[in-house]
Order: sequence, then C-alpha cells, then structure tokens
Amino acid sequence: MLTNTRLVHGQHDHSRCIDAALSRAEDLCQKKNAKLTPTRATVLSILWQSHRPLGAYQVQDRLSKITGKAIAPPTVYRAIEFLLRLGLIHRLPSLNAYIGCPFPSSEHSNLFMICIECGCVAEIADASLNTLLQTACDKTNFKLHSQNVELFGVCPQCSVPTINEDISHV
Amino acid sequence: MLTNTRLVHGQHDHSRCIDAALSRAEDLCQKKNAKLTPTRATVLSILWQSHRPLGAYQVQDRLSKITGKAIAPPTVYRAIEFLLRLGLIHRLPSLNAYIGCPFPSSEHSNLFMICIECGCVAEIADASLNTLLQTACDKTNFKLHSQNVELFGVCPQCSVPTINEDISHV
DNA sequence: CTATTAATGTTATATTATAACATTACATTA
DNA sequence: TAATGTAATGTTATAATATAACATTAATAG
Repeated sequence: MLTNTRLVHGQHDHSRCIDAALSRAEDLCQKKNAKLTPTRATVLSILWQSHRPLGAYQVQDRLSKITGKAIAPPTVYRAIEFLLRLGLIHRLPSLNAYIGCPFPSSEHSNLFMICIECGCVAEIADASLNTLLQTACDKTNFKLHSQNVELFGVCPQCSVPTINEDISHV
Repeated sequence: MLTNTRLVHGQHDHSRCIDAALSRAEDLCQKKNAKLTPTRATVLSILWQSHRPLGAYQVQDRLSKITGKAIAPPTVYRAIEFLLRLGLIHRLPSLNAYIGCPFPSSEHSNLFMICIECGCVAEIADASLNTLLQTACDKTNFKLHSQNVELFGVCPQCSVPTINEDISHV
C-alpha cells in the first residue's frame, strides 16, 4: 500500500515534500516532453505548501502575491489543467479543491483520506482495493475507466486529545 | 451486494422505480417525522425521472414547468438539502449533480458507477468493500465517518455495439 | 527570418451555490 | 379563537467556481 499518510499525519520537514514534488515534476515533464513553465511550477509549489488542498481562487491569490501582478482565473485554471493532465495534482470534487499528488508516476487508486477537522488530505494507492473495485465492476459488466474515492473522517493527529490544538503538521 | 444495476443498465418499467421511490420517501418521512411537502415530493420525483443525475438548475427548470411558476434557486437547493439529509438522494460531487437513492434506509457505501457514455448512474452497497476501506483507514488510524466512491466507466448497455444507439434504458 | 504552434493575457460570462431577510402556512396552547 | 412560535417558502442579491472567446506574446522548427 503506497501512501503519504505518515508525512501528512505527522511532524516532518515539509520543505523536503515540496522539493521532492518539484523534482518529480521536472522529471516527469522531461519524460513526457511537457514544459514546466514558471507559472505551472509556481502553481505546483503553491499546491504543495501544505497537505491541505486549495481552491482555484486561493491559488490565484497566492500566485498573484508571489508574482506581484494580477492573475486572472484562466491562468490558474490552465496551470491546474496542465498539472492534472500529467497527474501531478488531483482534484477533490467534493471540495472543489486541488492537491499535489505524492506519487504521480505510479498507477494508483485516487483514494483520499480527508480530515474533517484540520483539512489535511492523505492519498493511498492500494492494489487490493483496486482489485475489489474492479471485481465489483466486472460482476455487473461495467468497464471501469477511472475513479475517485474520497474518505471523510478524522486524522490520527486530530483524534488525539490535545491541549493546544496543534495542527502544524498539515 | 445491494445494487440497482439490473434496473439502471437494462430495460424496465421505470414508472415502478418512481412509484417505489416516492413510497419509500413517504414511509421514511413518516418514520422520521419529516414533512414531504409538495415541493420536496416533486423534486424527488424529478430526480427519479431517469437513472441519470440532474444539476440543481435542471431541477429548477423542470420544477418551474411542472408548477407553472418561476422557481428561485434557494427553493430547489432547500428541497435538495432536505432530501439529502434524509438520505433519499445523493450528490455526485464530480458532476455537481443529484440522483435518487435506490435504498435510502440501508447502510451503504455511497458507491456509484457512472457511465461516461450515456450518463446513467447505478449505486452499489457492498459490505466487503466497506470492510476493506475501513481496514485501510484503521491501518493509518484514520477514523472514517463517510465516503464518496465514484467509478467512471462504460455501462453494459453502452459497451454493446448497437446499430441505433439505444439509451432508452436510462 | 519567418511560419507555426504553444503559452499566456484579457475580457466577459456561464454555472453552481448560498446569504439575508420577508412572508406565509401550520401547529400549539393560552 | 387569538396569540405565539416554528417550519417552510418566497424574494433579492450575490458569492464561489469555472470556462468561452479572442488577442498577444514566446518558443520552436524549418
């Protein structure tokens, strides 16, 4: 089971997450002959600032602040579309929000664990789950193409009773 | 495995689906002491006109035509909210659309098979799947509250090569 | 260098959803 | 029955998310 649960749900040096994500993105773009332009790279890094997803207009705000100039929605949505196509980010439909993908080049199940307390999102790629979903589809002759699995609940950090509501891990 | 796959993916007397849904709704409202007002009942029946989900503004159009008067968005969203709360309908976040629930009173997995050809949506309640999801969450100490599982693919009707593109089953 | 394509900028607008407040319907009970 | 409270609906305005359409600029290939 491939997952970034440990990082998302625990204290860690997050700058390494960001660096790794950008480096993976560069590799993938090289491989696929796609251009990771400044705008696209910045949007990706914005989506990696934390393990919480951001809405397009939150990205817009940050992008605008970083570049120091006004950014129109299409700019953001184009970058998002590009990153989605390459599998570098995911859209979480139930949140209208976007988040960096921790393992963009591996086959995975688009399974997200969304904390309803702190908003952090961990991703899981689980073969046995995929198999089971595939089996359910086979039974009814449904040809599975893609999927979106959103699990809502409380992450380990948030379910520990704390004095000071520390959510710095996300 | 509880499912309405057979109905959704095959020819059937759809008026019976509608009648059954409304009858279930009446029972549930009685039990829960909730009022199935004309507006709410009409919205429910609109969402049961086919096995394809409808957007809120599509519901608005139809409700407006049925009642012969202008309907404002809040009216529709309130009815939808009521029906969602009772579990009589579901929201499909990836489609911004709503669909009647075929088994509102049973525990189920909110698992949807969405046909990318004809748009029909079948729902499945599968204990083994729920167990597996629960297990995955347990492994990472994530306390699961609710879920949304959307499977995209091609339904059996649409994957049969046909001469006349018959999608009357949905 | 120039033609072509890809990327970005710009303006406007579509689509989905909700806030805030007014009014009406309905039930309870004084 | 009148007064009261609550639930439901009506109404207006607007927030939040997303895209269409067209203009401009940058990058790349021939």
